[in-house]
Amino acid sequence: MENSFRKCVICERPAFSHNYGVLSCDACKMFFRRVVTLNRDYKCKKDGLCTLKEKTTTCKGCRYKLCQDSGMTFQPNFMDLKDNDQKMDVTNVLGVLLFLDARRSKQMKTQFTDENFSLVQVLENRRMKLKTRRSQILTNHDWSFFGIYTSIEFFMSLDFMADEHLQTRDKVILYNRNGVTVKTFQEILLTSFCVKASLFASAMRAVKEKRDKLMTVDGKDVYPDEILKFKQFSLEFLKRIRSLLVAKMIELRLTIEEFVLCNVILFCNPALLITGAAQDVISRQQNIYTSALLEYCNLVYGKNGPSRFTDLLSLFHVINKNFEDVQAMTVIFKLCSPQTIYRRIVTDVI
Amino acid sequence: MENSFRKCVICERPAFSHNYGVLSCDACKMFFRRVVTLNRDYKCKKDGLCTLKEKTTTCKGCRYKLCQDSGMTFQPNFMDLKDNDQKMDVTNVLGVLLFLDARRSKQMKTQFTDENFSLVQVLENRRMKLKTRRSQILTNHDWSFFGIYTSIEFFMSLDFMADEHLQTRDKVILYNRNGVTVKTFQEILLTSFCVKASLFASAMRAVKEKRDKLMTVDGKDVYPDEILKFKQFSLEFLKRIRSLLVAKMIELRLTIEEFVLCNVILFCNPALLITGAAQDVISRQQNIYTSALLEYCNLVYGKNGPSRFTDLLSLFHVINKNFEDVQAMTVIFKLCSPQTIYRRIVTDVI
DNA sequence: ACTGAGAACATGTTCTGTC
DNA sequence: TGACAGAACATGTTCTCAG
Ligand SMILES: [Zn+2]
Ligand SMILES: [Zn+2]
Ligand SMILES: [Zn+2]
Ligand SMILES: [Zn+2]
Repeated sequence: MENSFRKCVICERPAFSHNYGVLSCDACKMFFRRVVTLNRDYKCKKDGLCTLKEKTTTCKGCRYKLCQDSGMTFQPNFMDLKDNDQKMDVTNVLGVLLFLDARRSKQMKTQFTDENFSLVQVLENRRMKLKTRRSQILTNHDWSFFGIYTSIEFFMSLDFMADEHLQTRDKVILYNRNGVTVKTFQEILLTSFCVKASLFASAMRAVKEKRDKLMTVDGKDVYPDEILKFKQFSLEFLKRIRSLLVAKMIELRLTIEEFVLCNVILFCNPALLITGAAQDVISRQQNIYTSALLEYCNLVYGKNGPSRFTDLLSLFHVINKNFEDVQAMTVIFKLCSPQTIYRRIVTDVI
Repeated sequence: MENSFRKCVICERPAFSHNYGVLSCDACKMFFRRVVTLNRDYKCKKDGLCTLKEKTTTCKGCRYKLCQDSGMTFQPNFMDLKDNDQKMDVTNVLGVLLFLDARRSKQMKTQFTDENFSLVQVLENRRMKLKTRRSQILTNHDWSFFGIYTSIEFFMSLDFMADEHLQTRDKVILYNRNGVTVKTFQEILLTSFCVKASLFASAMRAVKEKRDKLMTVDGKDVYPDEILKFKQFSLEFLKRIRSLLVAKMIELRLTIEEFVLCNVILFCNPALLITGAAQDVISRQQNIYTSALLEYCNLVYGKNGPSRFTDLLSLFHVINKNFEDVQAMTVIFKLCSPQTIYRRIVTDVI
């Protein structure tokens, strides 16, 4: 059998077949597969200077590099999976989300609006008229307003948001600096998440464009120039806001499908709605999205699906952490620049 | 470090400490532990003639034998565990069961009765008066009667059997050869399981006495001599009845705690009671026992607990299978020996 | 019948807690 | 604090199934 004379190009063990494109032994096959599906990030401690023996035994970083260099390649991908019932279920949930996300991205990329509705107006299904962006230069405040508005449109387009139970008013009286307000459930959900959503979308844009930090669509720093002059913010703090979430998403290799699902799972936060029918609606909806995400992980990552799923959950903390930082910065900024004028919808949600 | 020069007495790898009583490497430690806790039964294919290298690498049978021969020893044991809340919970459930089982064993070993109550009389809490067995010789029919009766006493002594819901009569009308009867729920449970219980107890007696087949307490074959003459029963079939269940229990190394729990889990079969309060009682009780068994497995077998638990469940089929064989034999025997007279309680449950 | 992806299973190594 | 039981994790081997 000439087979038994073939050697793994990575470690020289006997190789019986090609795996992930390379003549290799089963051990190396599984090693490579695990590094990828478990999203491991092994680093050589000797900066790649391990001996050949170390490279194939003790040093995972070097071994993985050998796998890559020998041409091994494999990236689990949802679209490439063969059709079956589970995939169809997930696809059905994903379809509308991916569409809405694409629409939002396109709006951010090419449009803007001069209108200035309040959140309540938007909830009454009035939409700001968008126009194609020509050569005008947008300020940082414009960008953050538009990011927030397009995210609100995103969520308002979800079917379940039209449910009458979400249009009723909460019994709980909330105080803000404008006095006492009674919000509808829709309003509660949107005000509590749309800034995060905008942040998350902005981070996803960075990931797609292979940047490691947040930027405006037109490639400027996310901070208005004034902020950089403030002594209150350490460079460290500002840098963290720019890169914390993006770094985590890169580390996770977050896919677009995972992104849109995480987005709506976070939006549908039943804890915000004390009880009753509205909470049921949101709870059920969150459940649908959560199940879809787990199913997605199982389909794409096989038996490592649950592990992937919990990795994704860890993203949620990071989003909240990053949001808190932004929030802190915003509060201080408003104190220091009281003259700044915001669009009505921004005031409504901050 | 002299440590680093010490070798595993089993495989000669470096050994850093004693494990299960023997200076050995971690690999051999884990190998031995797994064979025991997962109850593996590896056999050498070359009848122990493997080379030394094979013995410590490819041949699990030889490797395990080396472990044993070098003196490795470890048997997970419930009693030896240190006290904690879980152990207390399980102990509480086990206490009464172990007591009742011990009582039953003692009765079988030393007593007998000449009385002849019907099942209904026993359900009315009348107990046959037992007397110490002197020199009298019991027939096979005596033994099976007494096995059944002591098992009925076992179950009648369980607290929940006094629940009033179990004393009511089933709406479902059952037909047997005596005509139409309406049984109480107690009666349904007992008739459907007491023969199996007696069989199971008899098998456990064999295991304890390190026999590989069923026998009467006084060491006779379980079959009346007449049966051996019947052409209807192949020797194969008779042998299977004698050893199927016992063999499985030996293979599993069934502990006495597992035995008593399996016994009551099988007895509390909610499927027999169509619906209603009686079913609830039994269901809840079965749940208590099942939880206790799983907890027991987790305590004794650690992370292999669930695996042990499913192994035990597989025992249930075997009990039923063995019972069916017994049943078939009994039916044919009765046809061929219509003159045989049974005690009333035996007639009631067969 | 062969190939290769992936699951399932077996084995080996390292960490953790306890006595 | 060393020694070791056991869990947790990493790696390696074999099985299964579809193309
Ligand atoms: Zn290899
Ligand atoms: Zn290296
Ligand atoms: Zn060893
Ligand atoms: Zn052998």
